[in-house]
Amino acid sequence: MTELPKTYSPKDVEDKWYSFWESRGLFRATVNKNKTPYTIVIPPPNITGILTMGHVLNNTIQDIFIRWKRMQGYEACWIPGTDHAGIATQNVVEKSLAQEGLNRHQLGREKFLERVWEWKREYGGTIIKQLRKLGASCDWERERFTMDEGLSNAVKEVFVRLFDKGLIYRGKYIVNWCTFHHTALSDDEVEHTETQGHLWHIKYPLEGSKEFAVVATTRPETMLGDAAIAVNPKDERYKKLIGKHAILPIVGRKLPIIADEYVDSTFGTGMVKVTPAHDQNDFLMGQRHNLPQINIFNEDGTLNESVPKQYEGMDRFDCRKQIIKDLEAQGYLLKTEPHTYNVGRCYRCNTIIEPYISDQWFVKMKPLAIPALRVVHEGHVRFHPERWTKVYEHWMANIRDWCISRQLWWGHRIPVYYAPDGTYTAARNEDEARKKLGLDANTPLRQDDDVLDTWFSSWLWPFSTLGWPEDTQDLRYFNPTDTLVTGPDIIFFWVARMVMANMEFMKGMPNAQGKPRTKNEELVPFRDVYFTSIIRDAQGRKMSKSLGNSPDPLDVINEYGADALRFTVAYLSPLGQDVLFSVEKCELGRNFANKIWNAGRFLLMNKTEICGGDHLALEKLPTDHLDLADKWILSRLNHAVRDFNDALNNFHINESTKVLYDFVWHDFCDWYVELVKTRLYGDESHEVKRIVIQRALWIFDRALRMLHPHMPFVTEELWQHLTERNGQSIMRATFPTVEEQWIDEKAESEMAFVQNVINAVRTIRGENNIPPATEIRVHVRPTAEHRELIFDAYGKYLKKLARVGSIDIISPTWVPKLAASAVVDGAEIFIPLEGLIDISAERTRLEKEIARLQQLLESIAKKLSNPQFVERAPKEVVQKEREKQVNFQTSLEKLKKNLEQLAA
RNA sequence: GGGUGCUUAGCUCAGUUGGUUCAGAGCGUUGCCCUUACAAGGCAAAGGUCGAAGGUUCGACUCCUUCAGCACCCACCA
Repeated sequence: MTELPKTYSPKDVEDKWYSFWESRGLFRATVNKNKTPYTIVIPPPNITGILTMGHVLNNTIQDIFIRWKRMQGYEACWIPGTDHAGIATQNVVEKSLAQEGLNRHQLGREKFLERVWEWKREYGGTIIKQLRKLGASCDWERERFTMDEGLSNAVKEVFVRLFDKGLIYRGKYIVNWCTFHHTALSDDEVEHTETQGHLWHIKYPLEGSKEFAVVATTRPETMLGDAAIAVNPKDERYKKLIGKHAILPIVGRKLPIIADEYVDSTFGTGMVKVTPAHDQNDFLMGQRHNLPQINIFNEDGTLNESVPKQYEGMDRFDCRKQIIKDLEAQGYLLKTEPHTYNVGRCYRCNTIIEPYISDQWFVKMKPLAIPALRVVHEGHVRFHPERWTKVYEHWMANIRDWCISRQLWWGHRIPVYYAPDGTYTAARNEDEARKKLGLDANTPLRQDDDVLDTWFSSWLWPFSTLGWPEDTQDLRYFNPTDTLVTGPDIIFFWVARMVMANMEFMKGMPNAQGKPRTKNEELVPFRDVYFTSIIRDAQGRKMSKSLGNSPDPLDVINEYGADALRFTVAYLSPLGQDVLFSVEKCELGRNFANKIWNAGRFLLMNKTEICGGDHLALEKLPTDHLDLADKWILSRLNHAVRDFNDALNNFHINESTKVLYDFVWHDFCDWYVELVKTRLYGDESHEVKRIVIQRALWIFDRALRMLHPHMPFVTEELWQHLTERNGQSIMRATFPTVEEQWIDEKAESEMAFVQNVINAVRTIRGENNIPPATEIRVHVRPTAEHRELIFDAYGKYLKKLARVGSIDIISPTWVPKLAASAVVDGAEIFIPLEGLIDISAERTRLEKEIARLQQLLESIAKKLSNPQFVERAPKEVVQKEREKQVNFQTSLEKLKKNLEQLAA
């Protein structure tokens, strides 16, 4: 075996191991009755997407869970896939068409869709390939696409069932219209941004009077579609006007003055122009009062033929300017004031949304929401952090119908068929449609032109990917899935709807036992939802393409390594907080990977040295010749395993990284390896050395296993080097379990004492600038409790770790002349080195320590002299305070004496 | 208008059931070291009293109230 390089080089190993895992089918998950399933469905990224830092975080966390559970013996199944992303994808392809001087209408629907599929084949897999670079252990054979045949069937099936149940309906409604995409959007797809605009006050002449009605508006161009003026029925000022008419300026149309509770008499003039075709609230008012809906726009936001000629064909915002000019010229504009209001914009293209009346398809949500609300309330689906439960419940309780039709071409075409006479039905195919409509086989049918909202396929993801509506073994075994890892920004779009869909469509499907599902806990799509942090840049801004502040994860992987990136983002991600990320932060992960690497390198070198080419069996812990360091590290290891599992069980990902970091770096590398050296380089027999290195390897092996879910590549590479397992992978090694017999509080406290003594000596050395090359002599006066510990075996630790030449145990009365000193758990340490010690620095140090102890003692005294405390606080707490008091007091006295000695 | 989260060392942030050797980490800073795993390293040091004001409690960074600042979500008044 060749020697490992001094620095870990991720590039040289990552691809090698990924293909090793993949080619050996180690990511595969199959129905296995002997194992408990653990399932995650990936939030399917858009096929247009490339890997972002958000994906990195999200998928790293999923992979951590999957690898951890897999090693724990679960049948861990991670289902990957992509989303067809209607608007986004159509956009991309239309843009590339535009470069050829074409648009989709010139191409026609069929040709255009061919182009999209072509594009998908060529570029659609990018993100999936990139996930491999990250180390994601998805079961790639299960990869799905939301427009796969199977998933398309599921979509149709769901649509038809909901339609037949009366939960899908068609209606002329006012919707959020994107004038760029020429499509309706659901309410959730509209983003509101606060905008500085104006409030224009316009005079509408009253019929048969010299008076005016004054209305205020932020969108004056919509007056062309006004159908009425409304006032509040309780408003005394305007009561007499109700039922009269006003004249719409410029147009000259007669507008009735109506009364409606909706009007807030305290806002503006208390009079509202009513535009039923172009305002959500006016639309509702219009329905209540039977007002005409005057649509003044074309689909692209230009003015249509229903407006006076001079405005026809104008863009809506040009028209606004012109209207204002004209109103002013004709004396109708009373005043203009600045006004801040919220403007809805398309979440894809940022175009200002126009409320617009059109024929759309809707899902009635209330009946679906009720069970979905209950199941979260009952705790069958748990959110982490928990606070999202409230957000979810609020949305569910106030749910509105879902506009599911989109005027696009790319997507699942709505499975509704129209007969020549205009009657229609939803069906899985034309034959079924004809049957349902009672038509003969030759009657031509027309399918609805619109496609479904992208989310209409994603909400089926946890079961459509497993074969639904077929009753498959996969579906029985892997659904309900276990953990969903996603961003809180799509809690409504996706998470909530998946709960509704699973509840509705898995009802009655066979469970793992083959019995029809009825219980809520077997109808949920997943049991836990982990909401990831939102990744921001170092300034706290969202990562975005336009800001150019989003690092390319592949560059980061290239520079720092996938493990470094994974570990860093996991380390930075507390539950429920945003993460400020910058590339340089990956140094943390890179340095840690390198530290692990070098620990392995050290062990490997010594293994070769001591054991030659012998293969070491690492199945069993070698328990011969255990010393304090061994007992201590075994105890620490088992604590670490427990803490790690606790952290992940509670979804505290960052906590789990800290457990790893502390154990590996601070316990194992900083202390254990150094302690082991004292034996490897000491005068132990060869046999003992062999056992010592073997045991160190065994412990390191457990550490690697624990590290593997977070850092799969470096752990695999080292594992293969160190343990010579031909063809096996650490991926499928057993995850360490807590072995209570190794938890050893005594060893931990003894080791803590040794560490404290060493630290005390090191501090003195540091403070007095004693060069490392200078060996020093140390006198120790231990307490009875630690006498043996110091005297017996552990002098060797001090010698090596604090660079001590010799250690003398001194009698209770002996006082060194000129010495630095410290007190550790009552034990006194003296370093008598005339000429080496800076006396005034040493005095300062002692005085500081004395002051610290005095402060502690003061607060303890205050407590203990408080009768309330002594009476009411638990006995153990009081007892602990008393013990501390004694300890601090004796330490204090010793230090004082030493200080005096130094002064003399 | 309703809601949520945040405010802890120079910077970025941890701190899960209230008990001062738990006020921590990483980075940065300072000093000494290329000590035969690691300078992407080792050893040590300096820096915070935990946004403000009250309250509960024997005791609060940790619970409650109010306030201030920051961020976000939902609804939306023309």
